[in-house]
Amino acid sequence: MPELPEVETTRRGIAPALLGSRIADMIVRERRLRWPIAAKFETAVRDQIVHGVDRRAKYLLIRVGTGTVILHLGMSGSLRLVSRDTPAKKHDHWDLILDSGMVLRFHDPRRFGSLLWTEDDPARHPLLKKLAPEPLSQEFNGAYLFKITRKRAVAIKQFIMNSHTVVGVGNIYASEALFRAKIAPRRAARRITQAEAVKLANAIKAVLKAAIKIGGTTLRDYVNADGAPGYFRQKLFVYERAQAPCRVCKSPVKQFTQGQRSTYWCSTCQH
DNA sequence: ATGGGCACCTGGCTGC
DNA sequence: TGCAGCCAGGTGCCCA
Repeated sequence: MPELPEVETTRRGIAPALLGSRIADMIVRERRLRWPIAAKFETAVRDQIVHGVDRRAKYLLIRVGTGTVILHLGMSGSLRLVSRDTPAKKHDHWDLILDSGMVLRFHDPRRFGSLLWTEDDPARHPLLKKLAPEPLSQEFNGAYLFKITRKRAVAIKQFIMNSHTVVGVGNIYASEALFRAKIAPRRAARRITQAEAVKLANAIKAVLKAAIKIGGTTLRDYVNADGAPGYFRQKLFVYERAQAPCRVCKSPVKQFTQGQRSTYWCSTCQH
């Protein structure tokens, strides 16, 4: 479900309610997420004060006095802030109950999400330590992208979705960024020119920023912390628009499969 | 190291 | 109505 803009929208939505609050209790209804929720989790977070709500790639980091909650929304996960008396629905797997009376509730039908606890620096956690730069950082730029694409035979779309290249570019925004940069998704990464690397890095930044600005993309069931959808769907050039006329040149948008994921592109605009 | 494919899971939609 | 088949925003892991 969520890509970086949706995760960031969620982070911004939950941070004000969490920061400075005390976690009064935690309720786990289903421990079987991507990795089982540790038995000690409830004890570890109980009575802790939240002093940070951060994001690294698509992981949300909730920092408390004794450690950090590392959570991932997977494909179908979402977080909502609800009042304490809101009944839990199907697939509402856990609640963090704040002493304010608010509840941070995790909903995830497919259970690809995860909830992990670390007492170490989260940046050193095995799942985080090898991640590439953040797409919106200065470290990620055309020169960097050009350099790491040399000698790489994989298709550029799969390359930009690889978390060793850059983090946070999922299936929607990979197609959208390539459209904006006018690069065909099947091009070998090593065939991208220096100028194209600059255009692509900038396109990735631009599309993610634009999506964050209006709350991300809602395709099926994504909602932010208040339960509202994101509006970036109306701004998509190619994603889920197979057969529809390209918004630039009117020729039909094409679809094919790369690495078991659907790719959308315009063969007239992209080369 | 690199690239490719599979696995994890539920639900919604399509077509017979 | 039922059911099979396919598809869906992610990513870690295993294999060649």
